[in-house]
Amino acid sequence: MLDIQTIRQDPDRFRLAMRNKGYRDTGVLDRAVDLDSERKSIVTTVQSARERSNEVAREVGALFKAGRRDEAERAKEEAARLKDAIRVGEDRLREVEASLEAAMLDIPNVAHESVPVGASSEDNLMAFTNGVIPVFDFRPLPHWDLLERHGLVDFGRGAKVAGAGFPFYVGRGARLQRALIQFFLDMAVSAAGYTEVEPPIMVNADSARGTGQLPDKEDQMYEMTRDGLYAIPTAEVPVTNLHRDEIVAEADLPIRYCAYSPCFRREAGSYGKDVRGLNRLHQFDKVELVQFAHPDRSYEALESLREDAERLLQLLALPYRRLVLCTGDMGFAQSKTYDLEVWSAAQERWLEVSSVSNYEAFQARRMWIRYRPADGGRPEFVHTLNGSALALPRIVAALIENNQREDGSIDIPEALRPYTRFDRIA
RNA sequence: GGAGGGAUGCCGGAGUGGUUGAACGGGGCGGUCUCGAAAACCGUUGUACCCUUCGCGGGUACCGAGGGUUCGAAUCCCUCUCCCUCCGCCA
Repeated sequence: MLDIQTIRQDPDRFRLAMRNKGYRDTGVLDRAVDLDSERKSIVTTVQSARERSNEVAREVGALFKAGRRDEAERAKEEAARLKDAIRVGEDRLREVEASLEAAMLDIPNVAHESVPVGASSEDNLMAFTNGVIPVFDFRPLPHWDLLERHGLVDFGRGAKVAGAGFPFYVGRGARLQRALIQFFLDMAVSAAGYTEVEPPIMVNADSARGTGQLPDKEDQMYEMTRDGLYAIPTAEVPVTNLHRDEIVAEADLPIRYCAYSPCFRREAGSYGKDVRGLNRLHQFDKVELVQFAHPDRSYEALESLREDAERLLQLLALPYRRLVLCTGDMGFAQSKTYDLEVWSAAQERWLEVSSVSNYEAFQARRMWIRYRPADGGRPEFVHTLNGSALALPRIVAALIENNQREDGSIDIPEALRPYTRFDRIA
């Protein structure tokens, strides 16, 4: 959510920002500005009625005490009239505020000035490439063939038990998952100093709204209607909401958490696209990094978070590239997003394994997460950031495709061996 | 699932219808004192929104959430949420 005060001062700037993000219809901006001024005029009216009403109530009390019953009764009549006026005003105010809120929730975040303006993924900025793309003197197998050959993942039984996109990881496949999770968490905690949390994997509607899943991406979440809960699509949701409705001390910033969680995504509308093997699942594992940063230092935090994620790819010796998403390809709530993509040797394409974003105050304003300035001034909104470090399935896909040998065996990267306790899968 | 007890400011904790944004204590901040510190003493200490000649200022709301009673509610009534205790069930 953006600040209506700021929008009112310069609507054109926000109109342009919306268009850059690919929204043709910017009418919601004008609606918000109109509703805001209507809201203010109603508030003014209602408040002065209440002020008078408070006066009258005191008068009535005094008159009764003084035994002047007739005058008191007359004053009560005025009180009744005021009460009606207040009620009418409040009803109207409630409607206007609800409409304003709805409008504000529909306005996307503004992209940072360093973000390239563009219409689609074609216009993303390729910022950095690292590592060497492996060359084979045999035809490398796609990961789904390798997984099957070694019995690492059972897609068929997963489909029977839950549905397509809910695999069983088996034996060394399961062990590899656990090793990666442990490795990622250890790096975040020991090397980078994040505080580890294990979050709820279901959240209520307030939390889903706080990070921007609602109302924008409702179709992508599994919903437990009976209990009003949503299965989390990422640990970002519960972990960012951890400080919802709180005021933290400035000295505590940046606050940094890492969390492992399974993630659940309906992937509605993406059937038939990239669905083979581990490319796209309904349930997958991920370690997420979340930061709450001082507004003046959130872009430093973004770079450090990005580096924390990239370091893992380097340690796993996976060739990867870094993109700066253009305005048209980035999400509704983000100000700036880096995507990290690893090379998949058999599929011969780049797979997104991490998305690192600064949301500035967009989420914080929805969640009322503020900090108290050290000088004791009024509370200000923090900036929130998050990034995957990392999403497992595509890491596993790239890892086994890139590290396969002609005999079908798979080498485990050095850094991971202390966790897997095996060097290769043969 | 059943029975009972709670929810007040940064914290503890008063307050059962009329200037109570809220006693008292603690903490924090500022000051006096001190070479410095402690102690003591004095002062101060929430958030949001509206109006403003933007300067100080004025106002409204908020005592878990929402509704109701009343001229007037932290205080009475209803609903909900959360927490605690006991019983049941259970990983």
